[in-house]
Amino acid sequence: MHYIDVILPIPLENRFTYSITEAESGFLSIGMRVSIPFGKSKIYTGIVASIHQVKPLIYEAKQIHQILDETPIVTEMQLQLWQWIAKYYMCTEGEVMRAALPNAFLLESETIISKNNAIELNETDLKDDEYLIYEALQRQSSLKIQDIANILDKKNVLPVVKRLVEKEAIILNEEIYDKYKPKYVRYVKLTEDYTTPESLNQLLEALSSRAKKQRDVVMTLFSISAKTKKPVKVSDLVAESKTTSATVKALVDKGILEDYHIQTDRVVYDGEENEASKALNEFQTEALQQIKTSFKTQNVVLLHGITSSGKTEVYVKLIEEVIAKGQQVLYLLPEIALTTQLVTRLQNYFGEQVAVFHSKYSAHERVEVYNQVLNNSAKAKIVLGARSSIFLPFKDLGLIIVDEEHESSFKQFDPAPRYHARDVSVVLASLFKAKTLLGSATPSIESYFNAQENKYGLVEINRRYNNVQLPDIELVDIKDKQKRKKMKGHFSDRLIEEMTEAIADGHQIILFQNRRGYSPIVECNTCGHSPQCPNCDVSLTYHQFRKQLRCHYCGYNSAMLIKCMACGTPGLDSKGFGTEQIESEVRLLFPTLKVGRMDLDTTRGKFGYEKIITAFEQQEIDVLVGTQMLTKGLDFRNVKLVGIMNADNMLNFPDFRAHERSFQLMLQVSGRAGRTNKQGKVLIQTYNPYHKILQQVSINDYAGMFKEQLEERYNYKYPPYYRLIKITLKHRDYNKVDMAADWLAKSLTQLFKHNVLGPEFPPISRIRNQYHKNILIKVPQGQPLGKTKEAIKKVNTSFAAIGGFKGVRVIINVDNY
DNA sequence: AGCACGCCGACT
DNA sequence: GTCGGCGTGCTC
Repeated sequence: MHYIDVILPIPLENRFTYSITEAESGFLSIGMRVSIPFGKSKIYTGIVASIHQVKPLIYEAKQIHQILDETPIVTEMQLQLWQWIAKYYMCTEGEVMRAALPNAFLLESETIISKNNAIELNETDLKDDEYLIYEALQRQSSLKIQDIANILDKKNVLPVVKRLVEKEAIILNEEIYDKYKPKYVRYVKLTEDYTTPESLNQLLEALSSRAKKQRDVVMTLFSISAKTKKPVKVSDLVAESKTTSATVKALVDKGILEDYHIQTDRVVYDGEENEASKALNEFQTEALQQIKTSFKTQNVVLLHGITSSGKTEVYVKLIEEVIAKGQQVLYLLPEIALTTQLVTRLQNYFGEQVAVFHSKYSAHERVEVYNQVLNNSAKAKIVLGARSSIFLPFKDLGLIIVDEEHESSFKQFDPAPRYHARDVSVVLASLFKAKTLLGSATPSIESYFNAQENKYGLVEINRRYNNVQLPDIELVDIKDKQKRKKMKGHFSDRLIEEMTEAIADGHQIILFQNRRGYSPIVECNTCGHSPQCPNCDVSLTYHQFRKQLRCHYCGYNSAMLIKCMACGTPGLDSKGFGTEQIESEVRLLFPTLKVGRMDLDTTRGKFGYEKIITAFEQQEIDVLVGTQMLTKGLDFRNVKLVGIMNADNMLNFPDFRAHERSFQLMLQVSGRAGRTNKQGKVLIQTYNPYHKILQQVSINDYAGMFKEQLEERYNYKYPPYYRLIKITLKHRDYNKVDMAADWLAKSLTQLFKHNVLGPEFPPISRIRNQYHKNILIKVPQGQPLGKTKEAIKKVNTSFAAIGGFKGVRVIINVDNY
């Protein structure tokens, strides 16, 4: 007997064993998809992880349902990576599988209900709701569960369906359908009969007397195929000959033309021929040389190049060398940076060898890129993608570039696997014996530390491209300005002066405020009451644009209040400010300027970012107000001034990384100023200009920041000296989470002593009606990570067995960067 | 995660 | 008295 172990896309620890026939065992190989029955009625897609002949001892293995692939769609390398991720990030292989495969690969069954024609049924035996369904089936051949729910207008319809099955009125089928449908394009050609010149002449003559239009179409078909020497698309033919598809159809019906379909890719690059990559300047050349030298002894190199130093050109040279060897390159970027200029830039160099992969792509588009990578196709030699592209089925990977390496968005937070794409990249590259290049203007403390410790190579570029000067950064003390009445709204006199000057010179301005909406708190003037979210433990943010109060955690919203809910007095005040308020203040201060806003609210929709970015590039917008979105890899030529409206709220954020993050954020935004010839200007408004981070930002002192932060990390036992594992417990019932967390923390403390912090309610203890409580485990350098995780798992298992804590969700987040 | 089986309140 | 709520336990 033959068996296979499959991985299923569900959060269960085990692989599942199914039996297969002799014939199937000859056909199947590791990495293929199979559909398998699971539980009483479900059919799932599983990945074959091993094939063997070991009969399971304690249960009877079920037969598989179907083989879904002819060749593996998952490589053995991927399976290894999945296993590593599951182990390292403490989740199941199934969860990794779910994240790794395009959704269209994961077929699930759907119950299809149809009438049982074999049985003559007495309709009076049926109850009202049963009859409704039975009657609907007289008219329609089949129904889905959802349809039935609609007919009966209730959500739990399974009992009714069950009764009907018992009465043999209906039959159930599990239907699986392929979600991926290849896209076909229709082409036409002349039929065989008219391939000789004589027959063709006869045809044209015949047509010119009776059907002029059709003759034109045939003539056009000639001219197009003569010009392009390629198959002719129906759509092109119709457009070119200025007819309708009806004329073409008539010709097809007559047997003169023949149509056929060719499968095409949805994602096509239709740009110009490749342009040669730019020559590097001396600093870039030097850096490139150093990287190559470093790669001889190191697998990972950190490229620390200040903003606008031209890191991309260096990457391009490296990529050229790797693809010349026929190998694949993975270029990772934060999601937002992907929607913009960089993609175009790389496509200009590498043309259709570049494939892009990110979450805004449709399921179909993702399958196509996945398959191209799997086939090591020439169309996907370079994959430009967001964090999830580490899951693509690379065949021969030569290099991974992680650009903007410090970005926290490389860490996935919510569904498991909670992986960090940068760290997984290093593992992925090592599986291929490939190299990893991390790039950033403001490297993360971890990576820079690794470079200092000689775990990574380190290469630095300290000059901006074309020798443009770094922007001049000025700190503005708004406490002092307020005292002297030099503030207009949230604008200091200095900021207004600089804005006036920049505009006078025809330059553009970016204003940065790390908070969206109009104001984060609304407060009653009389009683001090402020409206709270009913589902979360936060104040509602006022959004002026929609005249709404909104919760940024659960999406709850209500109309803006006219009077206080508690005391009924009109007159509500707002505290704090967000991008909307800045936008409207700019309008008041500079009525002639065109103001744009870029935050989550204005960039919804597929082309949200592009619209705003293009408008700003085309200089249709003078002042762009935005949140951190502005920092990611945007390159605006004409920006002279950047204003950071308030540096304090990010500095005071309760997180050990707040200072590092603020430094990175401010330097990145500053980098948007003066990217060509003229020196840019950055104004940072703060209540505390003597804050050391602000001082370091103002003189671009990365080394100083690094040294100081590292010391703090050492003193307070944080990464890179200690590893962190954060455990979050969630439940609707406050007391239940409280007790559960206490129990878990106590058990963990027995193992890890003082390295367990908490349990502690986070600053926002309730989100979407779920109470949260956190436990933080610090793992010192000498302590083996694998053992630690095993111990945590064990504790977690005993925890799950306690009846009183049923329903409490435990979320484990490894390397909570 | 689903989904079935099983035990207690609001309706015919 | 049933219908249907969701609390527990299993899935090769």
